[in-house]
Amino acid sequence: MTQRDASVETIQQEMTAFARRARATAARMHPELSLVSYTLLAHLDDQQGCRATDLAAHYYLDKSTVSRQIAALEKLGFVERRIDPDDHRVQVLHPTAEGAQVLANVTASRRQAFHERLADWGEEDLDRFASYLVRYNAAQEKLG
Amino acid sequence: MTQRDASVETIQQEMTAFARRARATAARMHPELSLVSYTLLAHLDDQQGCRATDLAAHYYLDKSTVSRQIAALEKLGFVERRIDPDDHRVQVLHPTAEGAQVLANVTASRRQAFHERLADWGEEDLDRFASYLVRYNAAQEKLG
DNA sequence: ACGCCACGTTGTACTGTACAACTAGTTTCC
DNA sequence: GGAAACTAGTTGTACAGTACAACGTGGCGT
Repeated sequence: MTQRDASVETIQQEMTAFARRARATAARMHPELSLVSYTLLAHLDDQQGCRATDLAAHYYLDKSTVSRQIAALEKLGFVERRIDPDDHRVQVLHPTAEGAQVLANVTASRRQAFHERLADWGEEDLDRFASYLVRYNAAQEKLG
Repeated sequence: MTQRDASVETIQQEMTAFARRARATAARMHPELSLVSYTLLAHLDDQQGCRATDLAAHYYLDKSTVSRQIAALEKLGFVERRIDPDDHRVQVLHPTAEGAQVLANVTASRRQAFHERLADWGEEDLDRFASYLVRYNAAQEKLG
């Protein structure tokens, strides 16, 4: 096995290990907002509102899945729907004030957890790791 | 925001994005063996057999979850149980010949997918990426 | 105006997961 | 030697997340 094969193998194993754990870790840390809900809410916040269809496309989720996730977030009072006056089929989704607040809390706590995990990393390593991940995910997106 | 903060932010986002997609991607690529089953079966293969409890501990899964996953793998004919003659509570789990074969196929195809995704990476970048992932996951393990 | 397309919801089914209660072996310790 | 405590695994139950298919409703093109 070449060095190259060994690296690829490691990357595969480690990415897989990470993926397996991510949900459970997130759930333990933030029982009030699952990883999926968090991601969707964060996207709404980031985009200053968007449609359910956009969320589905962006996250490769079925529209029914998004519909239910949003319904749950609405029930919690974290998201509100604004019917587009120009097209009554469309609902533009926005975080509520409360939703934005919860999101901010979870984001802060996630960020802190990541900072802790990465505390003893040097600047240069962090920077490189970040760019590798971006590159890797971009490639995955392209190849499916 | 410092450079350091920005890097941490990116790492967080990209790891999260990856985690969200991993299961679905795995399911699309390998309908015959889910990500979880694959992982468990691979561990059995790797360890030359182990107990259900060991799998649960290693993957932070409840023993009931492992029990059901193994039951499913057994039903598919991919795993067999051998009662430990010294302790009749214990079942040592092993991949069957067929299980090992399926595992080998999936592993090969996963490996190829990873190789494709990483095809245009240089040796040195691959190596560094791999070691960053190891380091990151090790830190996560330590801190919970 | 009719048919087609886009947006979203609802019915249904399945996977992965945890927790709690249970059964059945094993070890400890008096 | 036997009761209590422990360990391995299974089963009942519940729930989240997900997809697919069928549907309702609203807008658009010819």
